Amino acid sequence: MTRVRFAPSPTGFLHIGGARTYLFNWLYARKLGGQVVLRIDDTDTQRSTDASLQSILEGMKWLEMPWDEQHYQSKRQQLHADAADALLKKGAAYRDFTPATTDKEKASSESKKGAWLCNPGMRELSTEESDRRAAAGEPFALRFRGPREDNGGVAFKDMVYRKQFRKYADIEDFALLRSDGNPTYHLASCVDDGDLKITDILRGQDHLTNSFKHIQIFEALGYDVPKFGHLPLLLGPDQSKLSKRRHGAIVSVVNYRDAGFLPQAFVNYMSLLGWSSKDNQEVFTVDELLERFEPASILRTNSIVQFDENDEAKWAPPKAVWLNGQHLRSMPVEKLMKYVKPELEKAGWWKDEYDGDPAILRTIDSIRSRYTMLGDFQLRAAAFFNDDFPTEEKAVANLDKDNARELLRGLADPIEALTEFTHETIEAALRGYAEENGVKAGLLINGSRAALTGQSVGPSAFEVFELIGQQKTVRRLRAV
RNA sequence: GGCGCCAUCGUCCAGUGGUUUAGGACAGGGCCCUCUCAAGGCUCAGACACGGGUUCAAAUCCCGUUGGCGCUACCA
Repeated sequence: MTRVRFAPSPTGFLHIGGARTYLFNWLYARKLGGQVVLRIDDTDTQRSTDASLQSILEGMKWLEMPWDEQHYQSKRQQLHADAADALLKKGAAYRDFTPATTDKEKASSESKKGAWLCNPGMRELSTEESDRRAAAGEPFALRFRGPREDNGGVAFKDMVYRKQFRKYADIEDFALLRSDGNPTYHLASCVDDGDLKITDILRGQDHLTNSFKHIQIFEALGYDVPKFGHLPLLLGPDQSKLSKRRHGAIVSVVNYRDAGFLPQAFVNYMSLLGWSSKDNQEVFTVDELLERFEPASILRTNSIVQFDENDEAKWAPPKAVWLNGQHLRSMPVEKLMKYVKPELEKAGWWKDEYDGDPAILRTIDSIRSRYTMLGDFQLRAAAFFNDDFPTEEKAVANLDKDNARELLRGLADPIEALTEFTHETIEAALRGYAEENGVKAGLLINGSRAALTGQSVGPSAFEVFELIGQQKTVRRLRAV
């Protein structure tokens, strides 16, 4: 049974990079009929916050790609401690009593001199001395004892990056336990992956070099080594790895939700970053994605998410916006209502009887043809749900053109006289009336759109008449 | 510094030795459609980082250079 996991750490919100990793994991597992595990990697108690956790859960929920199990790493600490113990007893790990270097500058300048492998003297400490110093309460970090006499290395086949190899001489004695006794990411992650029977690990390419260490841990602990697949990184427009710190809230998944993206459009956009269908198709429903997704065609090149931090109105990646329009217009309208309803509620226009009302569905179906974001439903649809709606400048201009107002008031009569109120009868009535008065139909068409919706743009005017209804249409024409 | 990954239009992708005057999508320009605006259709502009090989033939294979990215923490 294929089991994958997504293991975010709650040290910030869920960003596009993480969401894309989750998407690929999800597609991969679902395609194989496997299971998806969500594990919150909260071992870094210093930096983990509840707000981050909520943001992650919220973002994940919005994506509509459900997971099967949820775990918290902080609740599995006994497991990690036992594993550390076992490794120490086996001799696969040793205590390092060197005080921690908190000075980042120093650490990085030291590593600039060459490859750092271990702190001098520590790996050779006798068991007796090590035990004695530990018993005396001296703080220590537990380090993995990498093979040093062996000039071989660790090899694995990456699903994306193919054959990978790293010499033991290039793998340092990484820490398993911090001096405060907490497990590091490496230890906790591997122990949990092993214990949770994770079979396939798809994660960011920034972990590629970690995988060599992890394989060593899996093997030392006697777990089956999972299959690895590393995904190319998502970069910001500045070409640096997408991160909460550098790029801020703009890369947060909930930011896209709040901007009026449809989850399936957002998912579609993410799927196109580092993967593509062989036939160049770009617009996919989630089902189609599930059908077409092929781990073998995951790219190895990093891709840039084209957002614009300097443009408050148009910050979102243009292609994501375009995709949203595509999904907004092509999704079954009944399904779309799930997302439109909250918009109408926020605007204060929603009524309970709207639920399943075919007239409402028709209205939404019509007006969505001009919308791209969900927010458009509350920003631009007032006239369809309320008698009180603003009239924009360009619409006023249409009404003020020639003697449009007067003519529109007169148009109310033939409209009112219609016994059948359809696109065809309305059009005939309007065009006939225009001819009678010796004006171009366009004057009345644009004028009535302005009168009925307060807007100069939108669906076909005759369709608007129908949607608004005969009574209201007459009323609005007379009030112009 | 060391180790590794990557390198096709502004961006996202196609392309796995000849079918390529390098294809599609987004964004941009133009035209058409048209009652407006979208959508849609057509169209223009726009790229194989560089240098060496290998080969009858290279965007495609090899080497080097350059560039970008990542890792190099008792962060994940």
